[in-house]
Amino acid sequence: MAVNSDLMRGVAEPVILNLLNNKKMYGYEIIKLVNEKTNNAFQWKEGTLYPCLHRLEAAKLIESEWQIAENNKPRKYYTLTRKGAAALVEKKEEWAVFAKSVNVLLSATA
Amino acid sequence: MAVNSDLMRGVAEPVILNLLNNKKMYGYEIIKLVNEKTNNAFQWKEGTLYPCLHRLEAAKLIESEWQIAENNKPRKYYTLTRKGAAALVEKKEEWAVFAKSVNVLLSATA
DNA sequence: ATCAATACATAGGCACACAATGTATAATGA
DNA sequence: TCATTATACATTGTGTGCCTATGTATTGAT
Repeated sequence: MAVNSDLMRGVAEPVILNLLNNKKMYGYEIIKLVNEKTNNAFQWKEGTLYPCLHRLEAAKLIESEWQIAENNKPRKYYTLTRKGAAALVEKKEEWAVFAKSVNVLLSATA
Repeated sequence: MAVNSDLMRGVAEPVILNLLNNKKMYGYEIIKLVNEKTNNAFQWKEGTLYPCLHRLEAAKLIESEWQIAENNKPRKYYTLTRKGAAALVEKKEEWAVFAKSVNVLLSATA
């Protein structure tokens, strides 16, 4: 089941930060992983991800570095900055508050 | 803690439908209730709610009826239509899928 | 030789949340 | 008395992020 794109607003940033908190990754890899992990509930495309990566880099929450992969293709690997790690903590907390609120409002006795 | 407005996208509709599924309500009442139930994590204003109510009514998911309240003020009460009840079920399921996906992606081992 | 997959990128459009503003009445209170 | 707050409706304009579409280029498979 693919999720309404309106809901997607605002979640790309914390998701990307969290993935990069585990290991360095490149854009295309992030797209594939996210779609797979959500069983295609998320269907990220390049037009979703790359602008978001560029925003995060401009905000100094992530950093990039070109590398030549085993398959001889150039990849731009991203890593989390210290500032990004701090932002991640905040955004996770924000998500928790948000999700809890929605769950309350969607409960039967709301 | 007030939540980033980007996250708010797309949740107003299911929330309103769910509230009206319990009882008929008027706009101002919905605003106050939502803000209170979320401890002001949500800070809905008129500019958020009324356009959304009008959209939902145009889509025939809710219906309205003017009434004069005890305090002598005219209020527009909204009720859920059968179509709205069906939409609510779908939107709740969509939220569940979405929230689960985000939780997976924000988990430590994502 | 052609197509699919990999891997980057940008441009344009759209739709929703928000801020700001407006109207009107009732109640509170200084 | 007169100002302010709360109630209750509504609209307009702006911004931002997601999506679609498109583009370039290379590698590997058929």
